[in-house]
Amino acid sequence: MSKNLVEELRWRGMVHDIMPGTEEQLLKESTTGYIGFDPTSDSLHIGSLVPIILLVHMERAGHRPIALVGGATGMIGDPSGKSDERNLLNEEQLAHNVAGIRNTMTRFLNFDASAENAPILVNNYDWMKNFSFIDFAREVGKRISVNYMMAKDSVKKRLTGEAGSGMSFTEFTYQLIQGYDFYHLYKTHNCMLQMGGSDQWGNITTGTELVRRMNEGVEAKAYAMTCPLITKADGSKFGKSEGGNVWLDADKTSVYKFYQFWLNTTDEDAEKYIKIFTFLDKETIDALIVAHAEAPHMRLLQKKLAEEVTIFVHSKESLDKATVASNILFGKSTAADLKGLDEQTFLDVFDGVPQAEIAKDSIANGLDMIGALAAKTNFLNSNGDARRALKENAVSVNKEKVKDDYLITEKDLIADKYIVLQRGKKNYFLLKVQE
RNA sequence: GGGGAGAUACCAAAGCGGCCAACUGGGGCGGACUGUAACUCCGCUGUCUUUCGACUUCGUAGGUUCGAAUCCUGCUCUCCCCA
Repeated sequence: MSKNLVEELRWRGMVHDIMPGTEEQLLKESTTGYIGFDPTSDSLHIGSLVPIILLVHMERAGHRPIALVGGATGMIGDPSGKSDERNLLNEEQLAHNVAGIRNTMTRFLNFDASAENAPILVNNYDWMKNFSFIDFAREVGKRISVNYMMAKDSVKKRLTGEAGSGMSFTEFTYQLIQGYDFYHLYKTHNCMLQMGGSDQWGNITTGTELVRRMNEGVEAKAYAMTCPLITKADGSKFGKSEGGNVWLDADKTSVYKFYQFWLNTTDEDAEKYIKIFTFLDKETIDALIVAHAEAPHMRLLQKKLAEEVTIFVHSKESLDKATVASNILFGKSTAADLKGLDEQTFLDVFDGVPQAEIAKDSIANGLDMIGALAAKTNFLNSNGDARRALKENAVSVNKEKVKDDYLITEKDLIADKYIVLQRGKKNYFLLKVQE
């Protein structure tokens, strides 16, 4: 192998736990490895980005990555890291989610490529759906003891202590089913490695164990590697912004917000994230870190991180639009800049900003600010709130600060129908004038 | 089953007959500063009203009083101690 995958992942801080012999195996020959994705939603959010990137690293290092969508395991529910029993998804919802994830996944891995190590996409529902309970119990269940399964953290936590709320038989079987996936892929694709987040270590080792025991008489090899769960320096949960999850699909999280999410990374986290979430090489990153330390206010790390990840997940064109939007919203833009935009660009910039419609009549004689902010639009909670904001000198119309006696008229219209209101720097509202 | 403590705004927590729309802290929002940051400083944080002021709020339903978050009674809920 020309490239040492483990070494590459190690300097990036992406190796949490690794089974002995894994590195040797990866150096010896092109190896097939897989990661499972949970179809709990119809789209992937940035929490799934790390496993996706792991698969891409595999491919780049000359190994064959398999992305497994958990159509079957999703029907059971992974107890790892959950303190309560989960609700089951119905089949229809699950099929919808599997399709959505498959769709997102193809943006990062080319499953139609013809190369020797081209990525493969599988769904464990395909081989689990016709597996009868009795067959499963005899072929798989017999190989693993309950004692072994009970020793897993994900199970122990639920059985003991105050945090535990018990566990159904359904969730207890989860690790066996995921373990069987590994065996199935070993058998059909000679897959010898499973990767995942560190919370998956227990499930993965059940898999490696199962691969060994299912192959009586033959020396079967299966390896495991996990990456650390992504954390933030301030202890809050990674991957959430005020609006909730940050998704990989532009219609769920606009490219602008996606870009902003990365741009707002703290210095400390940026150093860590740029290694994990970009494919820049060590020299480039080290140089960036040095440059950033010299001039932290330039935020070279955050900018590069945001650019790279946005291009990887979306595209160069999307990134350009996001930076244009960012400059308008945060740069020293003026009413003239706003009015210079064509309608489409304007709408892209203000994508996701709260909107309200008002009749054209109401601005004919000038619309007072309280009406624009609260009485007619509900941007702010109450008239008093609007009055307060005005008193605090916090309100802008089309990027220009206004006083409480300002009247909105037709001359404020952008593209003949929009007015941009702001409270403070970050709270934007879009007023749309209806004919 | 017995005994005790409590329920106040987004959260925590004062107030214990009029000076209470309710001390204070946190959070949130805004302003100054700044790197679209951190830190720091300042302001705001029930509704309506330009101000004055009016109205609705202190678990819930009643009552006492000129006047109640504050006193009394019923109810609901929470916590603690003993069985």
